Amino acid sequence: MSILEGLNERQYEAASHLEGPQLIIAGAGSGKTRVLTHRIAHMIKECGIDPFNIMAITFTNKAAGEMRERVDRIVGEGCEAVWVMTFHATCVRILRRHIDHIGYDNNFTIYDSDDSKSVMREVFKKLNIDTKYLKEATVLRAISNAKDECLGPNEYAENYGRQYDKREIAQAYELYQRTLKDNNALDFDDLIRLTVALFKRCPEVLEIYQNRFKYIMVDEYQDTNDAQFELVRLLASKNKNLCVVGDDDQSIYKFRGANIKNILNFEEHFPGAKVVKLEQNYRSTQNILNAANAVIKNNRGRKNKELWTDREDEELVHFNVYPSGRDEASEVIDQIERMKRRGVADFGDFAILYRTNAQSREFEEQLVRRNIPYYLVGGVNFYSRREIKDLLAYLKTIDNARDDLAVKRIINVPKRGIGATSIEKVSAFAESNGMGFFEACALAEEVPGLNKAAVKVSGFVDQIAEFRDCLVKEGMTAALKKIISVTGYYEEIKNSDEDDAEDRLANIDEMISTLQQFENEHPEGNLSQFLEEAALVSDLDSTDEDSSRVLLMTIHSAKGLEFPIVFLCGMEDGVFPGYMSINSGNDEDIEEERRLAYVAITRAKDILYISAARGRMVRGETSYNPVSRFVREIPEELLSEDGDDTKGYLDYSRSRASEPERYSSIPKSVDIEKAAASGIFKKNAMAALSGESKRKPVFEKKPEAPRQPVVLKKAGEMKFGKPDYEVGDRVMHIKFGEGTVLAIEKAARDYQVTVNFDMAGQKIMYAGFAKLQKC
DNA sequence: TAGTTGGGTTTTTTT
DNA sequence: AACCCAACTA
Repeated sequence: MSILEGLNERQYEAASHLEGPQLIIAGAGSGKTRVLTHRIAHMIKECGIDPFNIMAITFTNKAAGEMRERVDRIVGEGCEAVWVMTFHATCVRILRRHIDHIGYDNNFTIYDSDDSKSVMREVFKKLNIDTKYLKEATVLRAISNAKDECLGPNEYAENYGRQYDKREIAQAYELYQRTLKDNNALDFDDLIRLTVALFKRCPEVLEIYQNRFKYIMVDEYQDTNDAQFELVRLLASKNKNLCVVGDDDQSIYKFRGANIKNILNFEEHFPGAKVVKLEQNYRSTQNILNAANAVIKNNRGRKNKELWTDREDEELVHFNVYPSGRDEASEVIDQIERMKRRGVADFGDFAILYRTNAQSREFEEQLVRRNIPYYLVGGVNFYSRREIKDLLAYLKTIDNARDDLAVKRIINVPKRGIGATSIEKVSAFAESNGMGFFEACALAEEVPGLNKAAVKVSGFVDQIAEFRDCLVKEGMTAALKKIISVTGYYEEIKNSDEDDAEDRLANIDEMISTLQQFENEHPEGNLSQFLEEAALVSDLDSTDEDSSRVLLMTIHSAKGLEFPIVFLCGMEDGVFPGYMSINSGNDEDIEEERRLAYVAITRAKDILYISAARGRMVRGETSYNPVSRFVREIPEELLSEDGDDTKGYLDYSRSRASEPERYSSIPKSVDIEKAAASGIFKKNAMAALSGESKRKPVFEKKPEAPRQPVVLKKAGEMKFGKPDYEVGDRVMHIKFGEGTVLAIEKAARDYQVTVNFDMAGQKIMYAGFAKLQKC
């Protein structure tokens, strides 16, 4: 058994067990990809299993690519037939063959979230929904959640349609879905949901895949949602050779539908499952692991697990508190520069992690100022940038003009003098004649009321024809170049005064080379294939993470990665855990954040720096928050402080947190005089306000500070008066019904009211917003 | 039709 | 603070 030789005992156990359901609980850094790839290689090379019968499903293209590459390397020839793909790519592949069984056309298009939003905007218009009352994003989120649970419009209406504000959502869902259907389009969630629907409605199709995929593996199983679970369950239900790998402690995607119960209840879903735990960590020092273990053990809903390592290196976890977010950023970068200068590490060894994208700014500013190379992960994906989406829309239109959305996107880009009213007229004409939008454009002369605009529309149609001609005669890249030059797209950006014009031009060049590369690699390929690939790929394979740059990213995007030196920043209650999760009053939300903290800590291989700021600008207001509870959960003997009074502040945060108290979403306001009088603010806040805060901690000894997080704001801006009810009163809410007022607290611009509703439970709301009626 | 201004909102991300 | 959207004005 040579392939499995290098594995440790547990890993070996997991990789060699092939028949029947298996759950591999793989702690952070425990070598799960290694187990998966070696398991596949072992099956093919040593057990004579046909690669044709194996399937491995991942969440990201990156993970799929990595796994494919590693399997290729171990197995060599003969493993091409293995399906190693993302959930979405797998489903597209299946649907392209069989979706006609459930009434779609096999050459459906895939809408990304941008497209979905445009559709929803139209839906809102048609249904006359006031965006002040209900937002597109809210409805889209609701629909996405419904789809994650495999609920179609009808089921949704049945389940929720009678609830107060769900009726409109149900209607919007219905129309949204019909619009997609009319455009022969699927959104990302449909890809999964409709594959499940297909399998359920056509057992003969399901059987094809059950017979083919006798061995199924799923990576990052803790991230699966209900629809994905159902998909996997159906596929595996015949042969039952399902091997899932995951870590319940790293489940951090609840907000996008991941259901942690899928992994927690695996043994009930698949009776007789073998469970293997991988707890040996090959990444971090024991101190870092101890810190991670100490934090995560505060979660209740989890499989017990403790990471350990052979490593001896015993540097403590650094923890520092700085006066402001800006100080935090500059100190962190100082530290990076120092270590680089001393030759301890290269820029590429550092990663700066934070909870929210907004926190990247201060770090970026510092890095730019000091000329340190960095790479900011996140932001806008390549294929969702405006200029790229425009060009893709052109390509879609010349490929087949069936995607109305794409045509509408570019009909006036660059400006051709075709405005919203003209588009509306063409649209109405198309609808009443049962034709596509582009077909209607071609008949511009016959569209009533277009008048002068008809010439412009025809001009656009002619241009598209010209591009099509070029596509046929000279190929895809040539056509793209022609689009860019003939429409004057390049010039328009160049002459614009936007300050990211240069970036956008560079993106266009990048797009040209991407298409050129595709053409080189797929001489037989066509535009449709390229567009499909683009639809399922969010970003270009990032240029191999240029190994000499400091990396900046959210903790979410750091999942699955590791770095020699990690700075975990913004560790304050209200920031991380975020105020949303603190306020929801739902323990599960805090547990999710705690898992996020666990992910963050376990990214560090050698050195971990944790930091917090006493005060920080959040959405234009300075808020003062205590040190994150997650830091307080780390035993002090694991921490070392570099600054003067970090420990004092930590103790102080601890003492303050020992009283049961809730932090408000917008920290409570205090008038500036009172704040100044209470000591902490005097120096701290004044310094922060004047932008001259010193990097040394402000207090020498035990600080005296307000009992609660506090925001400094321009004094005297109370928007709403005190409500007419008091603690203990019975009140009525339009949605939640009757309840008892538990607390009323003064907040930044309003009063914050905690109410225990008879039906809906405890909620926190703003008095001015909730309009509670005393009863 | 197109550019400007003001008001309201604000986690996390993949496909 | 920054961004997006809608309404307003030239």
